[in-house]
Amino acid sequence: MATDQLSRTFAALSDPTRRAILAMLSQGEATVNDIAAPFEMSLPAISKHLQVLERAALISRGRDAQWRPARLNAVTLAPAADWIDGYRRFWDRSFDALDDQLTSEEKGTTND
Amino acid sequence: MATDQLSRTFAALSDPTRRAILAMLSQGEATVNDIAAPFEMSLPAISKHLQVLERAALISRGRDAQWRPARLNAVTLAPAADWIDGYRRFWDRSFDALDDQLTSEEKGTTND
DNA sequence: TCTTTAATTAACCACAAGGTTTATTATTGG
DNA sequence: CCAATAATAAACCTTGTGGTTAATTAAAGA
Repeated sequence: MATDQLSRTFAALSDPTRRAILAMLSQGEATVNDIAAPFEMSLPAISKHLQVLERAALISRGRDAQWRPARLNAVTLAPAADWIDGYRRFWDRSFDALDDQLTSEEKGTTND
Repeated sequence: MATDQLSRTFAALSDPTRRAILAMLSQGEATVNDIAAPFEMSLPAISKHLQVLERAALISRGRDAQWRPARLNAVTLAPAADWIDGYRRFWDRSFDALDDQLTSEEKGTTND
């Protein structure tokens, strides 16, 4: 995998288990056992997914006795959202109004 | 890699070469040689990246004699953008105004 | 038909991803 | 100290990724 932040972010999001974990954490902090409960998967597998998310800075982890609560660090998603938004005009019809407006203005002022 | 569409989309975006290819294609169609030119990478390597992008439905490809022009299929990005937007309130300060407003209304109307 | 150009396929390599089971570490609490 | 709980580490397996070079297919055109 590439080592830049955006690549790590997208790579971390490319697994449905990890996206589900982020969804859980949007409800609040959770321990590894909490997180693992809904999945038909071993605890070490979940632990590895959490490591991927942590290396991507999508979560951070604390320490409370033998528990390592994980919490969402959603700000890491901002650059990914911004990157995709750079392409929004290529698909989102709500940009057509703006495009039409710009086209009309151009026709009116620079019609040569 | 997981086989669902969202996972394929994020996985395809997790490589900087592929993101650069999408950026090129946002300027218009291009052939494999066109696309490969700026990269210090063999033609087969670029061909493989294009295959990943095509399997993810981020590009589509035509045929013009021995050329296979690729073009951007940005609508595939919409579900990825929507997914990330579901987390925007966890980082975007522009949502704070909305949050504050909702909190104030709640205080004013259901203060028990 | 033969050559040239465009692109993919084949075969290979190194390494990372995602999973397993077993073993260890860390910490609490009787 | 010892047992129980929480979590990670180690070792292993299979498959995919990202790259290479060499060979092959596809089409155009002299």
